[in-house]
Amino acid sequence: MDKSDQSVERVKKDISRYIELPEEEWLLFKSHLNFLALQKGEFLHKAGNKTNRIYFTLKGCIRTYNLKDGKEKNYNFHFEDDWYAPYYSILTDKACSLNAQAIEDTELFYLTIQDLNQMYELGKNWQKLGRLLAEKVFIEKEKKEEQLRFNNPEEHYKLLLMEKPRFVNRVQQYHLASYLDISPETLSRIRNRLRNQ
Amino acid sequence: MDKSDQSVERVKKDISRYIELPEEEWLLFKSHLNFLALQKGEFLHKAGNKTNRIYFTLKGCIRTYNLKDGKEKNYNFHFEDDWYAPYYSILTDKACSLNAQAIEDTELFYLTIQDLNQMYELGKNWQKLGRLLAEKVFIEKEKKEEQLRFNNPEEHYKLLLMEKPRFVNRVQQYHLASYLDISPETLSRIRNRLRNQ
DNA sequence: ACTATTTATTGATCCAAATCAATTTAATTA
DNA sequence: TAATTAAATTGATTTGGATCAATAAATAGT
Repeated sequence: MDKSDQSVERVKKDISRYIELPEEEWLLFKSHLNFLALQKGEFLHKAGNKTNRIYFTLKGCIRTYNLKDGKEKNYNFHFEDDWYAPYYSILTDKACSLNAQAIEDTELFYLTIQDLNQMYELGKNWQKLGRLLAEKVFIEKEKKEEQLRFNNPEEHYKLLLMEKPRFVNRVQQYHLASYLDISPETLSRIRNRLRNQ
Repeated sequence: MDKSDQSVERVKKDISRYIELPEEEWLLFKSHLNFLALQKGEFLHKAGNKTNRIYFTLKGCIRTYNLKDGKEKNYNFHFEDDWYAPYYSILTDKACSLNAQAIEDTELFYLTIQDLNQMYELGKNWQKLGRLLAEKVFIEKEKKEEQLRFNNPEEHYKLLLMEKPRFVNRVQQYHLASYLDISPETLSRIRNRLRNQ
């Protein structure tokens, strides 16, 4: 598979959820898209470098994580039809602190922030897209913070089960534990408890 | 004091940091601004209502917090020249989960999201402002999450000391503790430790 | 299908921070 | 400025989850 019509249509459809998309602007956007395939285990990018790409996931799963004192902490997971960008790095123009690794065989499109900025220049529609996407990641983040602060691990896991079934179904337990900021042992015990009740 | 030239100029100056601001657009924006003064202890808004205002702080301090099981958890503090909006509520059009209270005598300007949306319609400059502000709160949030996850309370407090001196200097210790997600006793012990070394 | 390796489970121990309780210090208010 | 209330400190105790350790189950590789 590559930049087939079918794949590109999925991007178009997603963008159309946010803004009106005149055909000629879409064609310009489309021309910026590049295809990328990763095998399970391969890296999209590693911390320490500046990255300037915005990704759209076609299939598979990307895990992002921070590394500190030799320990990994998972930051997020991105599945098919999710956008992903090392936002903080791009916005602040600092080296990226996230590592991004495929934990399934994964296919993506990407464009660069420079290309996106070019789109922003086209007018308020594209600025609006930028605003809406920024607002969306903000909202996600907001939710996660609240859940981290107000719920104990068990409640947090239950919420995840409801709100992000893909996380629970497709991600290994020790990765999930790291995402929830608990040890794998604790997550195992939580699941055990939930099973027996 | 009220909508004096001097106060309004501070808003203009701040917006100009983000976008070019033609005089006639500024005049329109300015006409949307309303003045509000609160005494220490008074509330800007309470959880459970929909709020649609975006605030610019002229002086004083606003504390925002969540309430769960009768316990307060401080979410943020806003001082002079800070923007504040119950972003999540405005963006999702859900009832606000935050309470906002003046913890010093406080003066603010506000405009409604409807007014801001009207500004957005003027063109890409204003959409850009919206985007940049959304990106800014996102970055703030991102930083805080990272600090919460990777640092123990003592390290977290030291970072706050460096990065947000206004928090440490002007906010009561038990409010700060709640913001840092630790008990007041723990914060007191941290400060004690730092004093004796 | 068998082996090696990785991941998940279960139990025992430990520890950082929470909670509980009492006292001192600081801030309000009469 | 004295009296009252609120906030901060300090000590004792408890606890939820981490860490350590050993085993079982699952996955990947041959």
